[in-house]
Amino acid sequence: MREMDKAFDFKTAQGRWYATWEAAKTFEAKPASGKPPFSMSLPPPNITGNLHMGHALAYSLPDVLARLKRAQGFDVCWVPGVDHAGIATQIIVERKLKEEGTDRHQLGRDRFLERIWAWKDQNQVDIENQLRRLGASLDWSRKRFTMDPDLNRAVRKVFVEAYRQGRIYRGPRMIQWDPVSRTALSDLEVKHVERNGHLWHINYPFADGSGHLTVATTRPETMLGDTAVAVHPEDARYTHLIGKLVRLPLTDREIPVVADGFVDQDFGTGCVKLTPAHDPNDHAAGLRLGLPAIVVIGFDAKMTPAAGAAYAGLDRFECRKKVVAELEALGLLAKVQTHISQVATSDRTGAVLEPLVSEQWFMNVADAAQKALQAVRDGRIAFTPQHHVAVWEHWLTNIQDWCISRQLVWGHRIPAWTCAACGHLHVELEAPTACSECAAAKLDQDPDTLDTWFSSALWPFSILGWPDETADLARYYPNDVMCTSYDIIFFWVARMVMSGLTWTDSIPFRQVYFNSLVRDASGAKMSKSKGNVIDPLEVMDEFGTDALRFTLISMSAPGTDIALSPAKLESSRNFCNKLWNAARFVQMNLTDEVTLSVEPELGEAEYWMIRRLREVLGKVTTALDEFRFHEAADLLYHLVWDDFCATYIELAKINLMNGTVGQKAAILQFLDILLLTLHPMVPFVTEEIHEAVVVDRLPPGEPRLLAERAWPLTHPLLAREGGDISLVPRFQDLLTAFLRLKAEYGVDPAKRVAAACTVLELKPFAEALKAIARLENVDFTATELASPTRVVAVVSGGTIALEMAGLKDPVAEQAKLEKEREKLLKELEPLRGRLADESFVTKAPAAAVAKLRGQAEEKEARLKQIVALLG
RNA sequence: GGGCGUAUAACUCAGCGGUAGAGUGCUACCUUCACACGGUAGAAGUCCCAGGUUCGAAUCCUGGUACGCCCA
Repeated sequence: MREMDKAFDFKTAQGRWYATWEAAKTFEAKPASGKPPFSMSLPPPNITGNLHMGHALAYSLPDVLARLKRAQGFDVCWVPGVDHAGIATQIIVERKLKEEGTDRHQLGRDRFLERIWAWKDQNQVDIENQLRRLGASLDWSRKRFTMDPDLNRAVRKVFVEAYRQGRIYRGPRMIQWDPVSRTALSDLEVKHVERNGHLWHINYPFADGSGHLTVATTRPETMLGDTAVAVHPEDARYTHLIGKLVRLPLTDREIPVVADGFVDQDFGTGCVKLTPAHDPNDHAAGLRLGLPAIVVIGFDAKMTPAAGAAYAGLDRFECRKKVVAELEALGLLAKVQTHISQVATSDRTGAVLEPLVSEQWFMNVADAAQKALQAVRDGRIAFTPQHHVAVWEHWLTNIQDWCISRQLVWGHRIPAWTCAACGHLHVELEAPTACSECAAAKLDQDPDTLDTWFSSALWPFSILGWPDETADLARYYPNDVMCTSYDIIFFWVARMVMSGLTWTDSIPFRQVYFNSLVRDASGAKMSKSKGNVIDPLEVMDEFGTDALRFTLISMSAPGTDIALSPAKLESSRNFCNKLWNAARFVQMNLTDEVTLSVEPELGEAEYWMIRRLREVLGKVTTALDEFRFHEAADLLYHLVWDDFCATYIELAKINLMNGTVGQKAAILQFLDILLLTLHPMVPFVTEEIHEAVVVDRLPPGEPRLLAERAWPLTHPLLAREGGDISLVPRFQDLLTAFLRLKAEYGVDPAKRVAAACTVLELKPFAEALKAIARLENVDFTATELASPTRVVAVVSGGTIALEMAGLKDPVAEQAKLEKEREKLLKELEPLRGRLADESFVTKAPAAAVAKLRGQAEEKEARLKQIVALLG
C-alpha cells in the first residue's frame, strides 16, 4: 500500500490516469455489451486553436454525464472529433505564409492545401491531447475530422440530393461580402457593431433648376451608384415631388424621385438615396421599382470605373472622404450630424462588410425549418434551459435561404462541374468524365468550398457512418444528449436538427443542454484584446484539472453566465485536498483485514451517515439527470466537507483509530461510496485515492479502476436503517454550545475543563464530545446544573454547564443569559403572532403550521429553561 | 425597434410561495496526533424600486429602473 502525501499531487495523477483509462479502453463504446446505449457527439473544437475556457466548460459537463451513465450501466458512446474551421484556418495559414514572404496565389491551390493539411495534422494532435488533459472520457477509436473522406462523402451526398430536390440552387443575389478574406458570408456570420459615424445631409438639385431636396446618408460614397431618391408615398412633405428628376451631384446622371413604403419618414430628412447595388434594402426596393443597379464598389472594396474616372481605384473609405470634401466645396453638404450606426462586420475578420450582388450557391431551408420547429414544439427535442426556445422559434420562423458557398480553398469543394464547351452544369457525387449534353471531356469544377457549418450540420450522423446504414448509426443515433454553448444555437444546433430531420428522417438528439458562457471574475467576456483571458491549461497546472472541473460544474446554474474567479478555483482545489486528506486519514488507520468484503458494524453515527449518503446520492442522481450540475456539485461539497469530514469522521475517530475491523469497514465503505459518487466530477483525485486506499480491498471480480465501477445509488449498505439518527444533529448542537460557551467566557480552547449536561440521550457520544470540545469529563446528570462555580447555557432538550472554578463572573453570566432571553423573545414574537393568526392556522397547509409550531415549542422550552436559570 | 436574461451579505453566486443561504473575504482565537489548501467562534443583507395576488412574496403577476446578450 502506497503512503499518501500530505497534499494531493494533481500534477502526476492527471497524466497517469488518462493514459491508464485509455489503455484499458474504459471509454470505448461496447456495442456487444448488451447494455442500453447512451450516446453523445462532442462539439468538434476548431483545429485553429488551443482549448479555451469555453471548451473546458462545454466538455466537462458532458463528461460528467458520460461517466455517470457509464457507471449506471449504459454503453456510452461519446464520439470526439475536430472541425476544419474553413475561414479561421485559412486565415491563420495565410498569415504564416505572409511571414514567410509568400502567399497562397504564389503557392497555388494544391500546394496551399498541402500546407494547411500539414498544419492541421499537428494542431489536431495538440487539441486532442488537451481534451485528454481535461479528462474527457471520449471514445478515441471513433474519432473524426470534418474533412475525413467518409464525412466528405456525406457532404457530397447531401449536396447532390438537395440540388436534385431543388433545395440547393445557384444564382446572383445580394450577399454580405468580406473584402479581407474575399469571400461571401452567410447572414449569421455578420456581426452588427455600433460605430461612431456621421449622418451626412446632401442636397440633390432638381434637374429643372427649381431648387433641391436633401437626402441623409451614412455612406456618401455609395451616392455614385445612386439610381433614385425615395420618399414615403404618404409623406405630405414630398408627395408632390414624386416623379421629378434630380441631378446626381458629382456625376452627370439624372435620377428620379420615387415612392416606396420602406422609407422611414422620421429618419434624417425622410428622403433616402437608393443604391440598389450596395445596400440590401435599396436592392430590394430597386427590384420592386425596376431600378437599374450600378456597381461602384468591387470585390476588393475599391471603387470601380463605373463610379467615375475621378474615383475609380480608390478605397471605399478614401472615396468617402473625397466625396464629402467635394460636396462641401460645391456647397451641397447641408449638414453633418454625428451618428451611431450599426456597421455590418465579419464575425471572423472584423472587416467592414460590403453588400454585393454575386453568383453564389444557396440552400432553401424553409421546409427543414418547419420540421425543426415542430420537433421542439412537440417535445421530441427538449431544451435546457427552456428559455432558448423563444429565440429558436423567432429565428426559424424568419429564416432566410442560406448562402453556402465560400470563396475559400480550405473546405469541402462544391461537387459541381461546368462543361467548358457547352456550359452545362453537372452536380454529381463523383467528377464526371464527360459532359452529358455535348460529350466534351473538359469540365471545370466550381472553385468554391462550402460553409464550414455545412459539414458540421451533418455531424451527429456523419460521424456514425451515414449515408451507410452502419451498426453504429443504428445503435447510437439519434444521440441522447447534445451539450453545447447557446451562442451557436443557430450556426450549429438548428442546422443539425434541420439536417437530421431532412436527411435521416430523425431528430439528431433527444435533449439539448446549453451551457453558460465563461466570463472573467468581473463578468466581462474574455477576449485577447482585453487581456482577461484565463487559460484553462494554466489553471490545470496551477489548481489541478479536478479543481477546474469542479469550479465550472458548481457554477453551471442554467441560464446564467459564469464569472470565473481565482477564489473559486482555490476553493475547489481545497475541496479536492479535503477529500484527499480525509481518505489519507482513513488509510492511515486501516489494517490489512479491513476490506469492502467485511460486514460493516453500524452504530448511531453510521446509520446517520448512511441516511445522509442515501439522501444526497438520490438528489445528486436526479439533479444530474435534469442537468442541474451546480446543485449536484453543491450537495457533494457539503456531503464531503460537513457530513463526512466535520461530523462523521469526528464522531468515528475513536473507532477509526481503536475500533473493530467491522467498525473500520463501515468507514471504508463510506469513503468508497463517496469516491464513486464524486468520480464523474473530479475523476483524477478520486481515481488516485481509489488506488491508494480501495483497490487492494475490493471484493473479487470488482473492476480495479474506479472509472469502471458502478454508480452506488443501489449500494446495499445505503438501504440499511437503524439507530436514532436524530441524535447526531443534536450532538452537533451540543458540541457547538460547549464550544460557544468556552469562547464566550474566554476559556482557552485547549484548556480541558470539567463539564456537565442534562441531555441524557447523548451520553453515548460522551467520548467524542470530550475529545472534540476538549473537556476534562462530562457529567451526564438529570440534576440541576446551576451552581456558583459553573456557567450554564441552554440547548435543545436540556442544559449544559462548564466548571469555571474561581473564574466565574456572575454579573457577566447574568447579562449573557438575559441577552439570550431577549433574543429568544424576539425570535418568538413573529412565531407566536402567526400561530395566533386564525387565517394562517386554518388556511395554511397543516405541515407548514406544524413546522412552525415545532419551532415555537422548541424556543418556548429554551426560554423556560433560561427563565429558570435566571431565577 | 423587437426578444431573452440578470438584479440577494464587501465580492462571486445559489435559492424561486412557509419568513435568508454557500464559497471567498472580514474580525477574534487555535499549529489539537487527516488537512493552515486546516479548525472554532463571530460580524455582515429595506433579497433593485413601486403596486397587486395570497393567511403568507426574495420567490407569482403588473409597471418602472439599471446592466448584459441576441435579433433587426
